[in-house]
Amino acid sequence: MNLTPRILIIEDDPTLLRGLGDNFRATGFDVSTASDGQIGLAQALTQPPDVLLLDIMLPRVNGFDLCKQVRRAKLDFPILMLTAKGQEEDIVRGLELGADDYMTKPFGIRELLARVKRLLHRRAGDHEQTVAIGDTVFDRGAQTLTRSGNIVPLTTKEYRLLAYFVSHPHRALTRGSILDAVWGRSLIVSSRSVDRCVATLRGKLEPEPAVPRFIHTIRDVGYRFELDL
Amino acid sequence: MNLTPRILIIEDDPTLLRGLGDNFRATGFDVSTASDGQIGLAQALTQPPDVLLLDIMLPRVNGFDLCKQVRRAKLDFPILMLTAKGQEEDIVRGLELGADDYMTKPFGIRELLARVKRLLHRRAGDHEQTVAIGDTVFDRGAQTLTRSGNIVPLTTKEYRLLAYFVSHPHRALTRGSILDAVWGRSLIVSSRSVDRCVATLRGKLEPEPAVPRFIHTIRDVGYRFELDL
DNA sequence: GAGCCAGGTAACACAGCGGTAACAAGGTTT
DNA sequence: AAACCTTGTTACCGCTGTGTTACCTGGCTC
Repeated sequence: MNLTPRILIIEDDPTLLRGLGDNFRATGFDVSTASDGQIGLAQALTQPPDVLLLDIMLPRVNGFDLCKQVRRAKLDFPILMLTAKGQEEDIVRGLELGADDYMTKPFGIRELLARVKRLLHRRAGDHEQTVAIGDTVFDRGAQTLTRSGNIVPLTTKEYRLLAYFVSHPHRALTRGSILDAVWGRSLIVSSRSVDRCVATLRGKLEPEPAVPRFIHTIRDVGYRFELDL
Repeated sequence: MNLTPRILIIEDDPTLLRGLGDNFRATGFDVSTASDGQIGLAQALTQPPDVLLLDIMLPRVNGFDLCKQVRRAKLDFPILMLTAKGQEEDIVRGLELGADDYMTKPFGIRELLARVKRLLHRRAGDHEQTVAIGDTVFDRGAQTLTRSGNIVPLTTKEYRLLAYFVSHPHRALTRGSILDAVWGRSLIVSSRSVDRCVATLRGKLEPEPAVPRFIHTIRDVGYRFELDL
């Protein structure tokens, strides 16, 4: 991770925006802000931050559209959405459009900071040859999993799926984005195939596949991969 | 690898020869040169270098014959051939005669240096004369496998294939990279030939070829060599 | 509590990968 | 010249990886 991660905060309530900015600056972030969807979108596209904090209710361009546009531009920094209380369908919709996590207002600043930092933990082992997942080792070069000495080979699909998970930890990953990343957009494959592949991968990775520790499912959306525990 | 690798350059154009020599010397090579095929051959045989840079068009003994003689003398330092532009059949012929790589004139000195270093790196782990694979011993010098007393000779291709496996254990090796390393960058060989050679090698190496212990196949990708078990 | 729906998963189907034997083409040895 | 060795190619076929379908389960809504 960079020494000073860049965060872009798009929020139209000036009081909240100031408070958030101060807090993140104090924590060592390089903070950019926007109080308007259109300006915020331009900033996000031209100077992609390391993480984006995004309100949904915004003037001119709302958070959903902004999110969609960012993802369409193939930018994959993590996005944390701020939703009003009780708008559960907003959460699902936001995650579907490419957000990675959410917080419902009102929220505690400490928890928000924790979540943002967790999202930044991504890419930990992106170029490492080998990644530790619990007590098993994922070896990219060998295309295998190793737990307590014995080697479990991964099929190509399982390998690519896990590689995608590993490079996007702690994030909500939709079936669509998984299909894009692992299967490639070219082939028309049912999204149930993702579930199928996740099942076999769980069988090899999870100590207790019925109670997943690493690959969590998010109903109506997709999956989330957690590393440390 | 040696601290100062020795390179022998055989090239009849004096300007080019001087330029090459200067460049390799500046990069830390111990450089010998010859501008004549017969003299060059004598040098290559009596003082084998770590790598040979070889022009094809040469007085008295041409590059092809020189290459052939070197290999017939069981010398296996890497040979990089310099061919005139557009002589595709020269390339094929050279690789068949035992060259490892080629460059077509005119070429960039940087790329040439990179390729020579790659060739040297290939031989990097080849210093141990003998390697234990399970309960069989791979003897590089004798080019044999020995298990429980009886000696099995390896053909040249099998030898180079196993040498490549041994120096890249626990890694997923694609057919492409295997072709590069073992066959040279010959474009005329089908990747199925790799499978064929793996099969014969398994027959000699694996105690039970049907259930490979050392050479594992990775579907859609290639092979993975495991040493200890 | 009944009904609904998303996801786990077992069963099945099949394309195509890879093992393997047979063949071909040089090259080398006797 | 003939026999042999090495090595690349081809063809056949079994098997595995993968996608789909179907059924089941568990949690949610009303």
